[in-house]
Amino acid sequence: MTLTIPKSRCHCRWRRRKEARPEEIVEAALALFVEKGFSATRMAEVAKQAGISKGTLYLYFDSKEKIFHAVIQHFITPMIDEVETLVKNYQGSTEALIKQLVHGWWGSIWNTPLSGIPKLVISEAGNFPDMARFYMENVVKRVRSLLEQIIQTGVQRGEFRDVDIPTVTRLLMAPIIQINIWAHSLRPYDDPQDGDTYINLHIDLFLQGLKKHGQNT
Amino acid sequence: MTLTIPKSRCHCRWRRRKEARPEEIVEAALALFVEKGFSATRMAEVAKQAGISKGTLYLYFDSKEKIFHAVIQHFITPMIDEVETLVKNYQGSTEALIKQLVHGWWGSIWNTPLSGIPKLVISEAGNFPDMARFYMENVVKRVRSLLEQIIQTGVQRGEFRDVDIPTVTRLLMAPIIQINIWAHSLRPYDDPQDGDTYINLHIDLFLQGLKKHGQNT
DNA sequence: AAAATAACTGACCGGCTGGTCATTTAATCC
DNA sequence: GGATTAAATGACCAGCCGGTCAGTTATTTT
Repeated sequence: MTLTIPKSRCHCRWRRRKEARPEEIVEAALALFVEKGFSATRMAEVAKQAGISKGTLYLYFDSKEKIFHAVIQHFITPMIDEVETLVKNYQGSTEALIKQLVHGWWGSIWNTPLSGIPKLVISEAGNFPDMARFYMENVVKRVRSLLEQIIQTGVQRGEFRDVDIPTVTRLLMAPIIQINIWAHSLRPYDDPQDGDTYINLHIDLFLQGLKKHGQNT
Repeated sequence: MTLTIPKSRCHCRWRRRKEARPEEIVEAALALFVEKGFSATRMAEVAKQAGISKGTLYLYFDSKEKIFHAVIQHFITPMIDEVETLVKNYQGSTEALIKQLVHGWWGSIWNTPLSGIPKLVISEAGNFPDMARFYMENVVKRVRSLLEQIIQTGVQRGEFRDVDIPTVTRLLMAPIIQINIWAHSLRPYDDPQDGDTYINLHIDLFLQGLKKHGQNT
């Protein structure tokens, strides 16, 4: 009957695609985890979204939690690697670097499912300590360390006031994390609010508060 | 054998205490919801913590979700009522009012289970829309409205720069909410950080950034 | 082309948990 | 102090879900 069916229009019920599966699974999981949260996401749904059966899921990942772990690792780690090299090679004022970093990060996260990860991690941290530890070590502390170095430099150069570096770093990050968390939790019930306005005013206020008095750029 | 047993040392297996139950249940639920999250908290645990059986729980609340709702209503609403009257009667500089409000709120939330409520609400908002709406209307918007009025006044008096009021209000709240969320999610895996230092620096930076240039108090 | 391999499937299972209700027991009434 | 009321109990149930595995099918090997 059917001779020489092209592979792309195969009538098979399914095809073997060992290499492509893990990434497809991880992408499906991210979308669903962000949409419904970790606990509320059913493995059957992840399978369906990834275009496979539930059994196949377990050929590639031992458990739901392992998928969660893989999601973080797959999407976040490469981004941070990238930012680290950017900072290493940067030439210019501290203020400009902070602006560039925040805007760059913002541009590649906001309006993507990745913006849902902070809320996801925070919501599930209590029930999945391994995941929390991994995120803390591989995301939070690396980002924080970068920002601390930058602000430290700014203080040494006399651009900034001599404040407590770890604390001020957290204060730089807090509103940025916060709006992402908000976007994936209470925003549907809130008045609309423009993200760019928020971020720009945050950087403005933050730098204005941090810079030495009377200094303008 | 045992005649005239004092009520306080009654040998009964249990006692009828219709009036006291709801509050005890709501308090037990708050503690557990904050510790483990809503989904991960078992009704049997809530009952045990409240010193009753699971069946009794359902004499006082129709469902788990209703308890959640009652928790918010019971603990948060009275606090906001209080703050509203405080603000209404306030005489003094805008800056001092903001400081007093933040510190007051901080003092009565931080180091209590109430600090866990924001994380709780955010985590469960997606799965419990009614709860999210209730929290938004009865907590977030009321608090925000108060702060907007205050900052508005500061701008009109010439104390503050002429910034976008709704946005700057969110920026005032964000780090405060954020540290509470953090405390109940990733803090166990993070380096220790003093809350007072954080809040004080936030207010300092925020007001410094918001005040008109060259103005000192 | 048939035998061997391994990717894939989906019905099934065990354990768990929100919610129920027939029964028990404290408190009240007469 | 016996009858009545209603607060409280806890064994039980229905249904859901993460995870399994015996069997199926696409692909490769010989």
